[in-house]
Amino acid sequence: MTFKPVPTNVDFIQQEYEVLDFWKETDAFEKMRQRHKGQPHWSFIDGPITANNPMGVHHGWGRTYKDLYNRYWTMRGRELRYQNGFDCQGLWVEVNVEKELGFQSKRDIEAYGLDPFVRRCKARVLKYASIQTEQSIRLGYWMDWNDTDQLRWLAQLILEDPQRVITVEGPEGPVTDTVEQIVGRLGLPELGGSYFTFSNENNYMIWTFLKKVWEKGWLYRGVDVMPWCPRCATAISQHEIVTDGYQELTHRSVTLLFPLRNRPGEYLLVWTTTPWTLSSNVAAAVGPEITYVLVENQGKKLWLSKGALHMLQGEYKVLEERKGEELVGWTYDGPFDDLPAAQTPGGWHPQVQVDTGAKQSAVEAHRIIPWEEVGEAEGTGIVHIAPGCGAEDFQLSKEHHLPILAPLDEDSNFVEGYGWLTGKYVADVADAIFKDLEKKGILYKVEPYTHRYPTCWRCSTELVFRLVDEWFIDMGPVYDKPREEVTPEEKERSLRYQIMDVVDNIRWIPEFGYKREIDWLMNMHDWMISKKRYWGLALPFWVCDECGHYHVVGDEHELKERAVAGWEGFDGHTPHRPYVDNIVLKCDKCGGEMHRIPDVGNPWLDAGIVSFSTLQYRTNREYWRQWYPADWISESFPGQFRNWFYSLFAMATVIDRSNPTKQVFGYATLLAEDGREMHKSWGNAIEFNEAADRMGVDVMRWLYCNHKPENNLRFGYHRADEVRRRFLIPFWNVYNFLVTYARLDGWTPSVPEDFDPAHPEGPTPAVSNPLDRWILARLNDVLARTTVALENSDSYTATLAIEALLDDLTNWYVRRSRRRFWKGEQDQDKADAYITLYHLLVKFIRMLAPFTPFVTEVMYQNLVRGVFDDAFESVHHTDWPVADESIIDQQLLDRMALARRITSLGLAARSNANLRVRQPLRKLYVHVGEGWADLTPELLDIVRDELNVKAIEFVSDPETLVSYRILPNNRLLGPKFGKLFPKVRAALAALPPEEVVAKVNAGEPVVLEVEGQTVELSPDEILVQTQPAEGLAVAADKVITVGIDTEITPELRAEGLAREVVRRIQSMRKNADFDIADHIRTWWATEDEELAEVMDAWSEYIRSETLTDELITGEPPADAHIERHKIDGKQVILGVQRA
RNA sequence: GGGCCUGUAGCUCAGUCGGUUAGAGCACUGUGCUGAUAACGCAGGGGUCACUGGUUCGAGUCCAGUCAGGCCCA
Repeated sequence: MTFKPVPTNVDFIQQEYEVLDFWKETDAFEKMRQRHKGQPHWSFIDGPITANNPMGVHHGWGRTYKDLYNRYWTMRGRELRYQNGFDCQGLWVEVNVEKELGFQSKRDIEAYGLDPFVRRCKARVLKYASIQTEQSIRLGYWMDWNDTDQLRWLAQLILEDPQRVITVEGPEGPVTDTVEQIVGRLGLPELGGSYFTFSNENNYMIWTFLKKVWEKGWLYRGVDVMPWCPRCATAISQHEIVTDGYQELTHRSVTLLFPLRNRPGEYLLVWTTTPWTLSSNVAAAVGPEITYVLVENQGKKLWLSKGALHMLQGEYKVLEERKGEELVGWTYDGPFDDLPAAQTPGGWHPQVQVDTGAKQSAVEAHRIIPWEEVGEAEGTGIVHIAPGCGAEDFQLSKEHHLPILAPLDEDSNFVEGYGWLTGKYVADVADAIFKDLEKKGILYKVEPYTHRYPTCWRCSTELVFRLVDEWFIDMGPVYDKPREEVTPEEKERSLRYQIMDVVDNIRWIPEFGYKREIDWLMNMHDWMISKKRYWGLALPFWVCDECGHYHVVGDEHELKERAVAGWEGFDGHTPHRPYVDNIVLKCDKCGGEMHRIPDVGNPWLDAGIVSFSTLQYRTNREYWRQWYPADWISESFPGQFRNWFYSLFAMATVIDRSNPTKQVFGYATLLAEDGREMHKSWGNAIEFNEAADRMGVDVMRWLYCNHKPENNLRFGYHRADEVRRRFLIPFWNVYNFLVTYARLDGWTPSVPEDFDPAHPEGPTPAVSNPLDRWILARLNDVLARTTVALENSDSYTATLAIEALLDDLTNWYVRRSRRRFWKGEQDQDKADAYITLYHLLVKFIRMLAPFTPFVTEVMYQNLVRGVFDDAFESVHHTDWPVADESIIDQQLLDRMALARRITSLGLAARSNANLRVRQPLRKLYVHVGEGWADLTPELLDIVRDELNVKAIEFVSDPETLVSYRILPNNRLLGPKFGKLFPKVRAALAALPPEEVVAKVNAGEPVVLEVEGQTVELSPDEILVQTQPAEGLAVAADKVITVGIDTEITPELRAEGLAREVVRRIQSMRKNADFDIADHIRTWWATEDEELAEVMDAWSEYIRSETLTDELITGEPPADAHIERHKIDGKQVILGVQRA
């Protein structure tokens, strides 16, 4: 059996598709998984990807890491779960389904019906789960993927006939259930495949979590003023708004007057960017430490802060100056005191129950209050306070017992009690308000104002701040002292400190992740977990219609037990709206009817629970213990500190007070090649499918791996081209080289009796050629380092080491060994070369397999499976190669490095002297500094051949070659002399270098006079460097100097010409499209005497180099391949023809 | 305003324990080699290591501050 030929023009992308077919046909993933059953576990828990759109290339980045380390640990002999996750519930899916259906608001959804709407959400998730699954498979990501046709089928059935009973094949046999329930059981053990966060198990596990939170006393129903999306008609939590929300927007800000009641004729000057909130003004705040001034301006007396004078229009005169605290308590008339809302005692908030203890109306309450946060950077230094329209305002209302006016309903229209504003949409009232203020004579000015303003992270609608009634998890107090001083009792009361303790047990890669997470936890607000929407976790909170008491249901069993009505309206459905809303419970307190709150849950609950739900915490605790905590999880850092990582840790802390993972591996943000974020509208976005089919996924994967994960990654085709050129093509060429010559020689590896398919290359071959031993040492050295790097999730270091190895392999080993492969005789050295390169490549391929699974599979199929009957079917079934430390000969590595260095300098010297390498030269002089490795005769041969010189001479007294440079050994002498060191240095520099060198070489100390003292320096405290002496044909670095003898004798000149002829004939062979092994006839004709002599004298050499059987003098026949050449100005006609 | 990260060649990035002349790849220029050819080698030009101060015999590296960019939180 021989190797299959390697196509010259390989289509890597086509080849990847062939490999995908091969894996599918041979069920390669499943066989790999079976091989590792029962081995020690390596637990990876996947962070769920939102199944709402096709994958982006940034997902490809994260998934490359996940696949790389999964494959690595698999090869290391671990059993893994290989379960991908899909995030399914929440507003992002709803918004897209609304778009599909052309809906404008929540009312449209209600009219359409919750049941069909929810089913459409499920269908959308199933559709995109199947698309993302196909894309992940294309990436080469080996997971326990679902049958995507089945997912599409379920998506269709859930729309058409959710109650139809179907049977699907699971890992342990067929499962029969309704379509709705099969969908609700996806990812569970009986069905296998990816987990879906809409599964029954995920939802009920969250119920269990929430019940535990409730039992600990950390669940509460709260009132707060929060960002609210008018279109989605829901509050936006802190998790959602912080990054994705803010946009640079221009609004019209207004400056207006509040007439003071106790100081007639004087006004407060107030500024706001949200005019609609003036409708609900209750108070005005000043900074108690800030200085305020009364000015006469435009015929009015105005109060504002001294630092804000610049915003006055026209001339002004300062009349009075007071500190802010002196203004506190002054009363004023508000701008909308004519409205019923402002005149209602206790405030006006018809949609939300809240009690601040205020009995007054807003009109009665208008006064100046102190507030430390007031600044002078913008505005007038006097802040208008509307407790129903701002989060901080709301906090102040609690402190000062101010009444609250909440002007907006769920759709952000003004509620009753607002007179002419009632029924108007919040974004449409600015003009009317300005007019109204003007009419009232209290408008000062209106100006455009640009600021970062929060918008909805899903639909980009500008948010408003609205008084809401939501459910929260209490994060506990922040104690004003270092963490280590927090007592156990205090910790018991504060979830945030408990989470921090959990986070302490996690290894963060990169390390700064730890600090970021702790910072988030210290600043984290209470977690708002409710959302007034339709598609998502049904929060299991049942509230009594009569007394308001509420109960948290912990799972489906408790639900059934406690249900007093409505069970038949729920039975058979997944725990989603609308069916779960049918259930009625009986109130423990008063016996009244309890109904579920309509809210659904925050989607990070869905993702955070997976370390319990997917590991069968409720149903198979033993299994959970085996896989929890995860060894490793990974997501992109930005955002996930407050999202998935946070929810994962918070939920594990509540349920088990343990860390759900041992390590967190994070990476930064993917940018377009131009350094900006990818945006379709900017034309710099790249679709995953397009990238995969244009650059190839092996290239894409290597690009991802060859990057420091904490840095943002610039992604694009130029970089991909570079990776292909620098890495993939050279790698392929080495493989091509081996196969080409092995086929010519009919060489294949012999099959050993103890062939081990897990390590098909076998033990390191016993070879003697230093090149072979060197490259084997390099391979195992890099393998050892790669092993350590991958253990530490450091693919970047691994790829750097591997690329250096590839360079050594292509630019030195193969280059230097080429002749060993094409020489005619079949001797031991040739056999060794084959054995070495074959062994090396197979081991190399297996080391690369987790990085670039496709190209390595192709090579493995040819090199291994095509030869060994007992070989595993796929390279991905083999074990991680073991570095053979015994072959790592450090002295050989050093010597070869020196040989390469000398060669490089020799080439530089030739280049300086303008002497091309084909021209043989007599001698190379080399001087190497003391203590550096010397070269063995074999290595000298290599250098001599590479530099095309007849001899190499080491010079120990290289006056002609170099001059010396004497340097103190700072590392030793710095600490020894301290402040005196600069003078020692100067004294040493003043000595003649030759003298110092002589002493150092003789091992004698150098004596110096420094500031009257005698100082002795031992030879090891002095460094001797060389620099090239004057002259062109010399080159040097710090320890090596080389020089070449530039004299070209007639003999050397003749040999140079012969080599030139050989090169021309070689290129003619190629031009004539001869096979590499074809023997030929060669004709030559020239009128130049010198060249003719060379052709005669060197004919034997020319014939053997060019596989010429007959070297014929005279004009070539017309059917030969003929070229006219000019060699060193000499005309020659050459012809070649297959023999 | 607070926390974290980053700032090194035209571009993308390395730079170990603080040590003498700060590197690579790309791009550019020159040149060489060639059965790796969708290449490759060698050389060259290109640097205020963001800035200021400090510690030290010695700072790209450690410390403090400033500036700029990014992320997170107010």
